[in-house]
Amino acid sequence: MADARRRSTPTAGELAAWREYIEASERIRRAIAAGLADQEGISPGDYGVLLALAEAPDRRLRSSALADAVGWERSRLSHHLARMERRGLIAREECGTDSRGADVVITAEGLHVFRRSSASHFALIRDLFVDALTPAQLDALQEASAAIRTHLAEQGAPDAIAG
Amino acid sequence: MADARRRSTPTAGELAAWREYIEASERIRRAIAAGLADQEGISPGDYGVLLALAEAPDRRLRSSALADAVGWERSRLSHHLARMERRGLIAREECGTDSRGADVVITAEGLHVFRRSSASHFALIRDLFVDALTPAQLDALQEASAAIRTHLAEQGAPDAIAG
DNA sequence: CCAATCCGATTGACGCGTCAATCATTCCCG
DNA sequence: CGGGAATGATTGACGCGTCAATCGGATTGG
Repeated sequence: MADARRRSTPTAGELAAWREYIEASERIRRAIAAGLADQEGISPGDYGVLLALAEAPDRRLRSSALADAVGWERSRLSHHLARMERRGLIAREECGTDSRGADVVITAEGLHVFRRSSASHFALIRDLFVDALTPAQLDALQEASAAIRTHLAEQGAPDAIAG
Repeated sequence: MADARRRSTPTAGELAAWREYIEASERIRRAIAAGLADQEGISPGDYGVLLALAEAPDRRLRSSALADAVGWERSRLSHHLARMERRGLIAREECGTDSRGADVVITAEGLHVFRRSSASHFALIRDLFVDALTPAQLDALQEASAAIRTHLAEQGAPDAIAG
């Protein structure tokens, strides 16, 4: 891959940091998801889609624009939209200019759910994430996360730049 | 707790930190999983199970002990073991002392896969995670992650203490 | 000894995510 | 025009994760 040949394996400390990091991130992800499911009956993915649509001009987006907005692969979005459509949160409508794909629109119900959910969403982030950290830790976390994303975009997947 | 402002919604900066954090963690998780799948044909979950079994006395564990070791729910482990058994990585054997459940053992094939995978696993962690960060960032990340875990254990799920 | 119960573990249903394959429409070149 | 290739999007298969229900052996109280 890179220039280097075989380099050293991570130290015990580095491995411990990795484990702590990945463990914490999965736990908080699950906790937020569980809280959102419990309080509002939606998943973080649902929330992201509703947010993107609610903020879009005319509250409608082409599938691919929506995929870019939430940073997902097409097929993932397609599956997710199918589930959300089944629940009445979004709908697909013919698009005048190019009938290869449909516009995705948020329903009245979807908009209602989105507005109701925002408070829960914010409260969960505050209670489980922000309140867990000092301001300095929060900054450090953001900085390190940005470094990881940049590094992944350079090293790993060129498409991972998202947004 | 006395601070009333703590009840307000997260600030824009706090939200941005959250988004950066969760985005980075999901991306790196996927990248590691993809690399491991690509190079060794296993998932991080497979690796964790194989590791726990390889390190266990006699290379065997009761299901519940294994669940504790990897920090998973029972049913998740049960499903995962079914898939791993199908692939010949582990096997279930009768347990002498209590035949309600079986011992989980690692097969020769599983042990082989585990040993082969370790190098890839370490290299991926080094390339995608450790190399992305300065030593100070790594430390800060570990510390913040630990704070999140502690906080979740206190606030969220009392059972989340895991391992 | 036998029922009630507890406990270890599995199962089924269903949502979620990825990959590869597929459709349908539009674009483009002859 | 007509017949590909490119593009927008969906589908199917399958692994993964959670919840609720269940199963069967172990315990225990009468």
